[in-house]
Amino acid sequence: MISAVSRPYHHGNLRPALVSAAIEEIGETGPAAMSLRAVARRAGVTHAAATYHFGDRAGLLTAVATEGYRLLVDALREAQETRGSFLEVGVAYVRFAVTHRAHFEVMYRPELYTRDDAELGRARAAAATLLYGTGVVDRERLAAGVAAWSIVHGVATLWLNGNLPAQLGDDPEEITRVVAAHLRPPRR
Amino acid sequence: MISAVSRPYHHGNLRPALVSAAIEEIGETGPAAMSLRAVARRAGVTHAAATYHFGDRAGLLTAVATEGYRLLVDALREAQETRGSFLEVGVAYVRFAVTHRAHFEVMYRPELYTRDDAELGRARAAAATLLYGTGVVDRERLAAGVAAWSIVHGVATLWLNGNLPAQLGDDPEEITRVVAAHLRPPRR
DNA sequence: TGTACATCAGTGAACGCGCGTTCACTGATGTAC
DNA sequence: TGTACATCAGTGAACGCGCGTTCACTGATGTAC
Repeated sequence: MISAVSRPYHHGNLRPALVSAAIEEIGETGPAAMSLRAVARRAGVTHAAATYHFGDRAGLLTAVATEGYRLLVDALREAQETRGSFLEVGVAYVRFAVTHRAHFEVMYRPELYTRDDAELGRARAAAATLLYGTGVVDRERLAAGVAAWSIVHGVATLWLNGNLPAQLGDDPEEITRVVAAHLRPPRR
Repeated sequence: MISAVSRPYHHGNLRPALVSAAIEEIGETGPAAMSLRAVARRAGVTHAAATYHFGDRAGLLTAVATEGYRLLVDALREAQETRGSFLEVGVAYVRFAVTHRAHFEVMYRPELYTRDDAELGRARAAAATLLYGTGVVDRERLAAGVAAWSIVHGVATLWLNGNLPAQLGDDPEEITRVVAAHLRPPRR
């Protein structure tokens, strides 16, 4: 008989629970200050359990980055299908960065995780295809894709660290529309 | 009589020497992992001496960021005067990021230093003026400036963390020219 | 030119803390027969 | 339906390390008279 208070010895779903706890922790302290011990504490589990599942800090952050790339792919795909507009895909990128700040910050700090993880590589490649197309031969077309990515990535990171001028307002999506309007429209 | 080996008790120029040591240290370990003790060790001085000059880690990083903004202002001003072209100012921005990576990384991680330091604020404001103009009333014009800043900032950060597609080559300045060409030219 | 004294710049030792890593262990679950 | 055993999932204690902070101190420099 198990009372409502007693915790089962096995968590049952600890791996994803630790990833979620890491996201929360990073949201409060930033990715650099995240420790395995703090994450385990938050998940209500011994820190050795976190080591068991991820090996080390870099392993946990790799899982966070992988999840981040998957969520980004979902968000971009959704924008592409329901909005259709080139601009709105960029807006979705910025929205992702703002609403999934912890994921986003980890994704673009590759020194924090294991770059050559296989699963991560697949998720990253899928995102790259959506962002500027893969296997594009035409250098001009590639540059156009990278230009679009760069401008929304710039807006996202400058917004996140509070560097955009206040006169632009406080709605990052609207700012993205106004700013990205200065891109040359892509050739069709 | 002071032998060539013996060190004088007073360094004579420790403050700037510590800032330089911090730059070197950050270049090797990244800004998040930099510690006062490691920097002091590198400068050949007790760690308590670093505390004496900067108070704490954030104080030292504030000095690094301030120096960074000043160097950026110099670089942008120089490009504006000798090249004159709008595009080449953007290229200078990216060149600064690549050649002063440690400064650049600290500057855009405000959670690492003291945001409201007076000297830092002045240096930052000077950079802002060059990047998108301050006190600009015309919202469109401001957006154009921010668009240019965003695209070169995006290129710089994506380049620094190895996220740009390899097909674009390995010269960040040339990539900037190709990519930034997709901006609408500014109104004169 | 000398001397007393204040201030500045840096030392060295001590402290307590949170961290990652390791390891023998135990409780729970799944599988073979 | 039962039982033995392997494997999986997590515990708890111990370790050594580098860190930031504090503090009494000392050596060097500047200034007043």
